[in-house]
Amino acid sequence: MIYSSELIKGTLKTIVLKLLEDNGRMYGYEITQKVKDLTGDRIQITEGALYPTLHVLEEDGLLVTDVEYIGKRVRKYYRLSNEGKAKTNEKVSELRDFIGTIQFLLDLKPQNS
Amino acid sequence: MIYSSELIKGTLKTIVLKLLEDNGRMYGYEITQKVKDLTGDRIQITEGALYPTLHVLEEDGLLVTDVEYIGKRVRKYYRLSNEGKAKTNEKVSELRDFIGTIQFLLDLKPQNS
DNA sequence: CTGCAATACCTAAGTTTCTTATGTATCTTT
DNA sequence: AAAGATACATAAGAAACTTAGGTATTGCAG
Repeated sequence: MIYSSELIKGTLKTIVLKLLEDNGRMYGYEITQKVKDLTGDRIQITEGALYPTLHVLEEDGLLVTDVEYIGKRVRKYYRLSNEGKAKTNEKVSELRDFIGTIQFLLDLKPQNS
Repeated sequence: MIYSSELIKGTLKTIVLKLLEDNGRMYGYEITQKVKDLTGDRIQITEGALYPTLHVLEEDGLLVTDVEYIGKRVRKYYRLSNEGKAKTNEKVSELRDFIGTIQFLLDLKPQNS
């Protein structure tokens, strides 16, 4: 089962930031594969969603890049800036908190009106 | 603290369906207030987001409506159709599952490369 | 040794879905 | 009497995704 894409919306940035926090540095394609692996294929980040997101995070100063060549093939590594590290903590705790709230809503019992 | 709106995206439909499942029938304005109350103001569904969503769910056959008058003021009550009840179960369990996956990602420990 | 799949980057058009702003009207409270 | 709450609704714009491409290199199976 693959989650409907609308669920991923809104969590994509946070997931990317968290992965970079855990792994130090990663390149785009690696991120798509890592998420796929870690979630047993349930979350599949498309490249069309990921690359623009990475570019925005970089523009916002949260990520910095360095390029490496593997043979002739280019690899663009991303890692967190200091600002990005702070933002990651913010976003991760907001998401944790949000999840708690949603679980509360989902666990409510039917009201007998 | 109010959750950034991007987090709500993707969960709005499911939350609305779940509330209707619990409460039998509700009108739009009531839903916005209920969510606000239940979440201690942390999730605020705007009317600009809610009404179009309700209309879409109705068009999709998941909700049925009946109108009541409170004095001269109109109230449009929504409740789940049979199809809507099935869909609600689907969406709720998908969201529960998704939350589990996200929590797993958020709880991963940093990798010492 | 060739062709396909995987690796690796990227962008653009279109769609969905939300935000923001506005409109209308009634009811309640000060 | 005015302001805020209740209650519906829509429309323009923005954001963020999907889908569909494009380019190029590398590895592997037949």
